[in-house]
Amino acid sequence: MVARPASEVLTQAVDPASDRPVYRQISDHLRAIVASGQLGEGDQLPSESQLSEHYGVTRTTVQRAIDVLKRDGLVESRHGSGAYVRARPSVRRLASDRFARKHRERGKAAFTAEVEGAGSTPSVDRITVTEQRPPADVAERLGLTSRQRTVVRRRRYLIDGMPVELATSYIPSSLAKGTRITEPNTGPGGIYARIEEAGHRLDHFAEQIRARMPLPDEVRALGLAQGVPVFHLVRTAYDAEGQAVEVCDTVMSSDVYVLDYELPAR
Amino acid sequence: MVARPASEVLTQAVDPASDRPVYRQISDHLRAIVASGQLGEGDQLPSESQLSEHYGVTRTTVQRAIDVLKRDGLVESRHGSGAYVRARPSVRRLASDRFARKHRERGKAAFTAEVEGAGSTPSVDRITVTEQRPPADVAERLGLTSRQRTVVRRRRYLIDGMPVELATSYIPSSLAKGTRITEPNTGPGGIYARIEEAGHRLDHFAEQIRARMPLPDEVRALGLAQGVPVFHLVRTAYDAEGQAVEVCDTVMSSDVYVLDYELPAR
DNA sequence: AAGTGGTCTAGACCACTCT
DNA sequence: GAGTGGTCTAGACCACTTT
Repeated sequence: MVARPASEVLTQAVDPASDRPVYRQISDHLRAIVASGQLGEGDQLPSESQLSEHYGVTRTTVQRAIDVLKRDGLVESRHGSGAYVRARPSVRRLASDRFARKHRERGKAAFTAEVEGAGSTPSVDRITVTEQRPPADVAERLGLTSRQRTVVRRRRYLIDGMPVELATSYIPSSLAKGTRITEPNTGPGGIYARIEEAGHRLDHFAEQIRARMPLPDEVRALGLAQGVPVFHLVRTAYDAEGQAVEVCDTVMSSDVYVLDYELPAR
Repeated sequence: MVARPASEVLTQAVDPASDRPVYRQISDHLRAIVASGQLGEGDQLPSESQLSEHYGVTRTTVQRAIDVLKRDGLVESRHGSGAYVRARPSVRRLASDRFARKHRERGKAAFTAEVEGAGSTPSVDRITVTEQRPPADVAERLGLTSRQRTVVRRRRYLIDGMPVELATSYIPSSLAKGTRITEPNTGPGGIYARIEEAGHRLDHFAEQIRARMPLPDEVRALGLAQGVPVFHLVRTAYDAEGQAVEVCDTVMSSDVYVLDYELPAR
């Protein structure tokens, strides 16, 4: 079943006298084996005992070397089975026109329309709707005082059952009250359609992107492998009067997403 | 000098019988101490021996707990000195109009103009200019066959001496030849000014953003701390005829950068 | 049952920093 | 010189997967 026995890729030796620590030499070597294509996505690495014997070091040192590769997202190990070159899931391109009116008018929320278009099955779970005072940075973006309240909508997005994104939207209560924004199901076109029905014609969005390692909660909620950073994207929606009408705070697996933007040279 | 002795923050104990491994319990506890503000940026953690004694585990287990925090970019340790809550450098906002003509016409390259505007000192080093066949993905973006050559310009950007970004530009040789694009110093306004002088009026840019953990080379070149992912941004410049005229591949420390984009709702 | 990785102990020696 | 983290050994026991 395995075309090339994992043990066969081991060729180099380590130099205990080198400045570079032994576990680094081993991780560098394994990394080179992957980079050269001798081991490809999904292939199993030699076992820790094989590596330990080959390099003449203890299993602890081998584990340290493999930890480096896990930390960098190159390898993942399965308890009782082995360590494998991590296979990247197929990526989802997020176009910068994804909130254009032409898409919204089809009556589907942006996520649903896009994912179905790619032949996959979208779903949303863990929907909660509450009303509360927003965090300070959100209040500032919305131009609210710290006393004014917002409708807070949280949800998790999945593609073919795999969680890919956590999102939290904040809409000023004064705007959301009396609309379906306060209900779990916001109706056709999503909250942006409801905001426009409430008399706020959407004009533009500002997106702010950071990348960082996930918090333990995010690792659990998104089922992230080790060594996978997240995008932290905060989008503010503005109406034609220049008034901020929504802030959406999302955390996305960087494994699954590529963000695309188009900029005019003007 | 230290307002609160590091040892004073230790309150919890570990439960060896728990499902959650001891090193996880310790890292969770330390993480909570930081999140609660009991330890702030730059503060020193209790030493490994103090932690080892307090939790009743070996130093190896304590190190494992601290490794988790380093991996997540929360803590960094200094050999011979101690482990500290990592201080984030001030961020640089990258506006989506940074390549607008109005900026270009001031005669300064985008990076220089922006950083000086923020009161810092920009610099560029490790400039190399070569001519070679581009990687397949770049060739595709530029609409070149695999035989056609490009001028390849590499450089590293620094702010106040701190490296922040590695960039590689690919310009079709047919366009670059006979211009200052082939010289290390491209003259006022940078390569985009030279491209326009060569008769290609810039129309728009497409940017594609990924996030991932850095390669060992990138860690060295950017002086990255553990647990800091990078942005990998590929920008393609198009002229008024819709022809791609340049591809710029950049790797940026996610510690230093926030990417800002503005999208019309259309 | 055999093999795999996950966790932990109890040391050792070293390089580096601080004062 | 005392204290700090960095590396490594040589085990042990366990949970999980595979056949």
